[in-house]
Amino acid sequence: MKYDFKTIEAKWQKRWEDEKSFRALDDFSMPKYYALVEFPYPSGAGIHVGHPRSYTALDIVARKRRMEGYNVLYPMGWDAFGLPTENFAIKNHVPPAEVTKKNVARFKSQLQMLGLSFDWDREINTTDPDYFKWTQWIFLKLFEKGLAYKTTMPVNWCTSCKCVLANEEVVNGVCERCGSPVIRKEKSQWMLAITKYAQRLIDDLDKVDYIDRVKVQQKNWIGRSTGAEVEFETTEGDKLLIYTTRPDTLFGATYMFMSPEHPFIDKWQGRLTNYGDVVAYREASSRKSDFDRTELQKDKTGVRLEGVRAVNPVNGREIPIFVSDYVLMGYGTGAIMAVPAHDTRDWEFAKKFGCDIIEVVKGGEVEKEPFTDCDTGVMVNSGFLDGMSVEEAKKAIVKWIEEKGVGHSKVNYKLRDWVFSRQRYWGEPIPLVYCEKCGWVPVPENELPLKLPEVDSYEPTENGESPLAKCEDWINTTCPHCGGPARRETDTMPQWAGSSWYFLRYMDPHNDKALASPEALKYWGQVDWYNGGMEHTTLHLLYSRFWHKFLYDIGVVPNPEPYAKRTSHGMILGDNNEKMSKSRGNVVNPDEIVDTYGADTMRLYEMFIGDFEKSAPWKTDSIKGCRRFLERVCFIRDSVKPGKEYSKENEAEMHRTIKKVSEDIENLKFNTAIAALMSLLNVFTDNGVNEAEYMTFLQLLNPFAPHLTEELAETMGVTDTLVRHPWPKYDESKTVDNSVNMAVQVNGKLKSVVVLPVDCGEDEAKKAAMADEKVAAAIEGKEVVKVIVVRNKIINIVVKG
RNA sequence: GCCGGUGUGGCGGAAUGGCAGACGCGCCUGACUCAAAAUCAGGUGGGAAACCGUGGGGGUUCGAGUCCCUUCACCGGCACCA
Repeated sequence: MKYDFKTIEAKWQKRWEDEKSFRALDDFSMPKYYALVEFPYPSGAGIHVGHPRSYTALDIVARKRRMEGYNVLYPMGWDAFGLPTENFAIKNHVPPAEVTKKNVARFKSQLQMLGLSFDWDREINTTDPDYFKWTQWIFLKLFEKGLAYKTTMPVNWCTSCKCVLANEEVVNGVCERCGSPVIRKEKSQWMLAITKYAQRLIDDLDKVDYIDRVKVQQKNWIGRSTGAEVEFETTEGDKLLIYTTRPDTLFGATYMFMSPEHPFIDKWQGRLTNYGDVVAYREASSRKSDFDRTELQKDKTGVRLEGVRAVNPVNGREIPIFVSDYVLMGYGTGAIMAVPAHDTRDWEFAKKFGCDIIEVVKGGEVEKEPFTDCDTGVMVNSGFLDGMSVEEAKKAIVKWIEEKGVGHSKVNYKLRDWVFSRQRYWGEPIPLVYCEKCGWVPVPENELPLKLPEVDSYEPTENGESPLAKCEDWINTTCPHCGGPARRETDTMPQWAGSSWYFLRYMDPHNDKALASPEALKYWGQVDWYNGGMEHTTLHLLYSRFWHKFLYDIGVVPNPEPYAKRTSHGMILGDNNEKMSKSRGNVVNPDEIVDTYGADTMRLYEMFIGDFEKSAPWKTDSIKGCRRFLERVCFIRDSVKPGKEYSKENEAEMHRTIKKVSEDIENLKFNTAIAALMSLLNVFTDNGVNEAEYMTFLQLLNPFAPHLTEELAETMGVTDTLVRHPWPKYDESKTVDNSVNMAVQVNGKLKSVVVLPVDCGEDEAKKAAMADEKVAAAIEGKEVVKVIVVRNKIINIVVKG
């Protein structure tokens, strides 16, 4: 049969659509399976060959699960709020909603051309008011529970987007999206208290099956550390609270640091003889961007406070206090003790400013260099701690400070609360109004969704306000509480809002009473398998776990964790091994690939390109191999022989391949699953193939190349689709042949191969090995010390002399 | 600096401690063709061979790409986090 992929693909895509083959059923008595891929941001550029890697992988899983009898939910939607659309709208003077509509249509047709088995009846769009009504509803719940609050603080400000950024959106001091420098700016912002969930976000990683690197990255990001807070008296009488992870080294603290923003500095203004210097230093450091701060990390700067000193609580020693901008006001208490003997930064600073260095853990030469790798050392110069191990000293000192009332043990996290407002138009309006009398008041639930007003200009304002700030008609409203005049919040939510709960909406996408019905939430439960990019690990993935835990706490969802299993795919690179980008000129257009080779070939190549979890360069030349394979699958159709059972010569290979393909799909080894199918086809070419074998082969290949296999199955007399035909089964006992090639080694080096009956005895194997010509030559004149026989694998003859 | 990961033919990549290089690309030879492409058949780590080969050096083992130590290179995450 000739392979006319265009006709075949159009025919089956239409049939699947007409028959709604991939619809998730509302039959809650069936076993369910929820497979999920990250929904895309519909950009103007259309899809990229990277998108189908993830989509095809879980499409294969979803298709296999349907054949295994599950009610499968495999949905798709659009994460459509965001800056690129807004920027396009500004530049071309078109409403963002229109741009979004166009981009979505393009994306959808591109995904449909790949034959992905999404349930399009459940398509969602985060910019749809019927959708973001519920995003706003969740925000109001967060507000109601005190987890959304407005505060003025220094925030990350992207100089190009003219917008604040969350910590997670700042990468190496620049904007994650546009690469422009990020500066600190004092602004009043809505915040979400994700830090309240820090410990649970760490602990519950034990309850889920995520690939390790995801767990590690999330733990790194949350950054839990344990230590103690300790109060140091000062000569001013104020108690200076510090945080340390090494309370055991308290006797070695010979000076202290405060952050330039520490409130005590102004409080001590009258006593500081060099107050002017200190203020000048503070101003200089506030002008530094985050990028500058990290760039300058080698050269520690600081100013000594003249006129106030601190007292080390363990020994009453008076020690100097410095101000330095490497101490962050936002972490710990904004003040630290310096133990120069055992910390590199403190040591360098002590040398520069002439502070004392006192060794408190034995083992290094602290005058020459800091001794930091000292977890296994013994305490010295530390009064009652002397002679203890570091571990013992930590416990003893914490007990001591707690008894004395000068401190307590303390856990800290690097995770910051989530800056949740954006000075942008194309996002969900924050549904709150400000009333002079009542303060911040939520928009009543029955007034949701709070829609975006139509405006003439989407430009952000120079003074850092949202474009909505210009919409006086929209802003001015009445207070839902007292009925007096009030003004709406003009900032919008960040891009990450809509994606923080979208997987719940798929469960019941048209519900207008709730974000989803309790029955649907209970039935679909957790996402069984979620695949997506590593770049979302500390953004979307973390945020959505947080929202989900909150929804669990208020009784909306029945599970504390949204995703039971998380995997991640590698990036597809250009054929020069660099990231695909327009400027590098190495972008591959999926439309052209599908047009030239067909969707099935495209899908197959996406999966065959390499290890799914690693990045791989796209080689358009290599696609031919996948195309040829499908042509040969077609070609061999005409020589299929009758036969309702597997033939003797192919039986073992059939069972082995079913096993291999079944297992490889579960383990993200799509490349080797395809290789196994290619090998089986090679066996068919050599041995011939019968109906039973060919049908099993089509069934196994179907999740990878659904259009062609449907077409060929039809020629075999199948009248329905393969979508719910049972997945082939294998019999472990039939995966072995009755004879086996055993390698024969002499002293671990391969000399020959002998053919023996499967499971043959040791003596027989030894005899056969010794009888082999090449083996005999290799051991001639030597003493055989012993012979190791590994059943069905190898015979190793150990000789001496 | 701390924490992960990866190094295998010309290329993408396979190998529960047991025949290294499956499968595919590319390449070579042959068939078909006036010829080329496509297709089909065969071959393809290096070496004439003995043998040598999984970044380098040690080790454990009858046997190491795989385990341990050490070292180099590249990639990723975190990072004045006290």
